[in-house]
Amino acid sequence: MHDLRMVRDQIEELRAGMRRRGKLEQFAAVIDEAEALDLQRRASITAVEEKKAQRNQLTAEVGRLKKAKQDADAPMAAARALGDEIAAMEATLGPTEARLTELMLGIPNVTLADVPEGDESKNVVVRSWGTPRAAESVKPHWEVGTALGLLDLERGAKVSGSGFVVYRGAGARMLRAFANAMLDLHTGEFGYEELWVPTLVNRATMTGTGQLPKFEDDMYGVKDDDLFLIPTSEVPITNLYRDEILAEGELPRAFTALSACFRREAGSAGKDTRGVLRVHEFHKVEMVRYCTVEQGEAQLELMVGHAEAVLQRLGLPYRVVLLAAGDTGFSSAKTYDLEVFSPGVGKWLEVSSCSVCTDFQARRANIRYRPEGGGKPKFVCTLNGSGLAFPRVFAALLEHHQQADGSVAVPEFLRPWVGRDVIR
RNA sequence: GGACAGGUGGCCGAGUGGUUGAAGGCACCGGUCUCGAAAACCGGCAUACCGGCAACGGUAUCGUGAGUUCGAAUCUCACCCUGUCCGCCA
Repeated sequence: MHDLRMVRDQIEELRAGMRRRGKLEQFAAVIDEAEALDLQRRASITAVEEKKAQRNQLTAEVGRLKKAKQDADAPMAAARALGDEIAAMEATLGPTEARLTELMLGIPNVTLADVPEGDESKNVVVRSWGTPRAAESVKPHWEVGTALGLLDLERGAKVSGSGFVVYRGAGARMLRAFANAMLDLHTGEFGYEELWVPTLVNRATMTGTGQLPKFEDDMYGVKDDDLFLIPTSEVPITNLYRDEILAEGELPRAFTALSACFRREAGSAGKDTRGVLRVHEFHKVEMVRYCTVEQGEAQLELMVGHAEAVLQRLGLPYRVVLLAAGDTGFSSAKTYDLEVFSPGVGKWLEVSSCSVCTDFQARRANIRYRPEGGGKPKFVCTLNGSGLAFPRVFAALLEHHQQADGSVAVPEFLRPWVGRDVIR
């Protein structure tokens, strides 16, 4: 969520931000309405608070008189009348504030200066690593995976539905290896604190990171309990310190966790649906960082490096893509996607998306820090990134490390947990 | 799921209708003292919003929401959470 002051003092900047996302048309009316409501709200507040101050004086007077055992009927009647006026004024203020909040919660973050304007066609490849393998002679992952008994797509569909996968044997073991290898790397070498978090979270948590109220249809939920299955562990991790004030000395903080992720993928039917490329439930190791807004961009570069390290150790060629404003997520101010080349599909697959959200999420979730040397609390800057998403890494691995006889070489990085050099 | 008990500031902890944003203590910050430190003493120390260039003034906040009242941390109701015991279950 943006600061209301944005609507007040930097409204052109806000409009420009929407324009860069290609969404000015969509949000022009919203911004105008917010601006008007803010004025209206402030006028009402001033008026109501004036009445309240008057009533408080009368009330104090009543107290004094009663204590002195004197007649207090007159101020009591006056206070009662004021109370009715206040109630009437608040009856209109309430809906105004509710509507204003609703509008503000629906406006996406403004991207940083170096984010290209426009839609995804303006995305920029900033660097790449490794050499993509030629597509010839490589079988797609669903063929190799099924042939080697690592994947059971049919039974996944039987048990749960399309978009749900059963991994088995060495395939299941490979996913466990991903978890161990990635978490050990992030905690052991990059200083992340490992967490194990709930996958079912409440409405306030989903609102804190920006999934709600706008994207309720994209999520699985448990209606009876008003709980939601997380689309990423960014959600519980970023909300860990909701409504808290940290010390500046504690920043930056870095967390990593393995979790299941659930996505309806509504509206993306037919896209990348072969094999495990787009599924409703998958696992992922996530990285989340808290820092000051000033540290945000540098922390993003650092975190992208951590995700890249995983790909390098897996020996998978990848490229780093700076997303254009229009392709940048709702809460994000700048996002790098890491894409691995899949020779079987002949496409680059997004295996990580690393974002800096400035204080956008922190303002929603009310996560602050006390500046060194005192002063008013400030909102933290939150970052999140996958490090990495399992299914697509699995797919890329089966294809990229595929050998002529159909077997798959296991990268050194995973061998301690897979327990062998080759899966055949 | 059932029965009790309880939720007050960073922490502990008073407070059961009238200057209580809230005693006291701890922690923390500044100062005095000291060669330095500790101790002692003095002072400071919540957050958000509204108005104001500012100084400052106002409003709200004692789990959350509603209600009673001229007035609620204190009374009523609902919900949430925590603890203990019982039942059930991985």
